[in-house]
Amino acid sequence: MPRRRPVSNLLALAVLTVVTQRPMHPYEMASVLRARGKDQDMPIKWGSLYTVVRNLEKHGLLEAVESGRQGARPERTVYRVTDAGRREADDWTRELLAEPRREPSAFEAGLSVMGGLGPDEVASLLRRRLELLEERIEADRRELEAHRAEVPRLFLVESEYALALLEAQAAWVASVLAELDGGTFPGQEEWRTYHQSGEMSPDVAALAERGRPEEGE
Amino acid sequence: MPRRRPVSNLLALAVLTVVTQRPMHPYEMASVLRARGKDQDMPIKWGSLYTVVRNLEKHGLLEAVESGRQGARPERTVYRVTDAGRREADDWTRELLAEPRREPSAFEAGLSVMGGLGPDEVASLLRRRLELLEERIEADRRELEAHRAEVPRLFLVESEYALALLEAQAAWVASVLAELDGGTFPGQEEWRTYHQSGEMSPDVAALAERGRPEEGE
DNA sequence: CTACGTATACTCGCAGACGAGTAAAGAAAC
DNA sequence: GTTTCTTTACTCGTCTGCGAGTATACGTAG
Repeated sequence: MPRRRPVSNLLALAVLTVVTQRPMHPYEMASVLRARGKDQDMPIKWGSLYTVVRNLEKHGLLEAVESGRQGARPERTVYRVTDAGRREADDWTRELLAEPRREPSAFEAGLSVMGGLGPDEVASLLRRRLELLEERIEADRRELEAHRAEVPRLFLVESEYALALLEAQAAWVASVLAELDGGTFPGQEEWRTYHQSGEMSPDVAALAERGRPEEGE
Repeated sequence: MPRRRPVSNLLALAVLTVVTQRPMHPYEMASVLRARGKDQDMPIKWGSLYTVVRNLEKHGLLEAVESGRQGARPERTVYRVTDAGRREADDWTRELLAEPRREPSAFEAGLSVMGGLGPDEVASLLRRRLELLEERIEADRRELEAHRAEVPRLFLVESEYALALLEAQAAWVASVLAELDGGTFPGQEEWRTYHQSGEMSPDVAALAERGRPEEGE
């Protein structure tokens, strides 16, 4: 069970891991994280950085070590990770690795409401998606190969995973697209009919209603 | 480019599509959406429902039609979708289907910080994940087959996609796990060494630093 | 008929997210 | 040497997310 984290924003985990290597002030954390491309691996919004750091401090996961100005520089606070902070980071990492979580993507949301459009339009949208996916896969693959020479595998694993999932997505989209194009998608004609005659008819809606009844959750 | 939505919460899209079928009051929207299992396809928090509906109304995507009490019931407001609302929903759906978006999962975040743990612990965490994934895949597959008889394909497509991605994830985890177990993961020994001797050494950190340099974005 | 559970239908308040803005210092151009 | 640009380093205010709480009606077991 995903225990409530004192600071739930994933940016906090990134901060903890980076500040574990050496004490830093917030802006430096941001630079290092950006240099490592961590903002590709997590949904990081830099506007949240200072809030997150402050909350980490409030919960005793970070502590300020050297606050004050050097030369004429604006004041800045250097933070160090505490023992509790290190424990939190490790525990959080364990949870993220071991426990699969259902996190529906935006695409899934799109699929679940695609009935509102007609089958032909959906096909053309998916075709577009497939093109874009293939471009990105190609680019990512190149980039990954380029890095493989210089960077230890350990730091490429997330990119490999992301790439594998993109490929799976592309394969799936291609397969549905083939059904739509070939006219072998079950119920495709009814779908088209109902869509052309104004919005979804109530009886079809009623079918959807029973989409997912009681789950043994 | 993902245009700014007047109400960006995906719950708003769900509300728009459901209220397109017939006017409803908010609690009914929730019931219908829940009955259709839409909360599985999107990250829906019911606490946000009334806020979202209010915002949709504010932006002219919904309008109140019948407010007032029936019998001794508490007052409730029935909403109808406007033309703008219908357009917004269609446009949003198109965007979600056609434009792939990078949305890093929590697992990706976990992978990107797994260096903080040792290779042996990571292996055992991944083993655990794989077990859980396989259970869930089995359960989802069963459920999907059960529904296939009663429910049109159109309404199962998101579940099929989710299942396909789970399978891809399981396959990937299994492959990395095999490398770790077989000791063929490149750099595994260095990783172990560095991890045992306290935290990551600066030179390894420096390597990570160059993880993802300038991207031609 | 009355007590209690359960479904209905919301309200509220606070924490957090994050875009946009700010301001100083150093580099660079002229 | 002064204008301008970029980088460093944050602050602020708003909006929204959402968990927890509330209140009423309806069913039903005793």
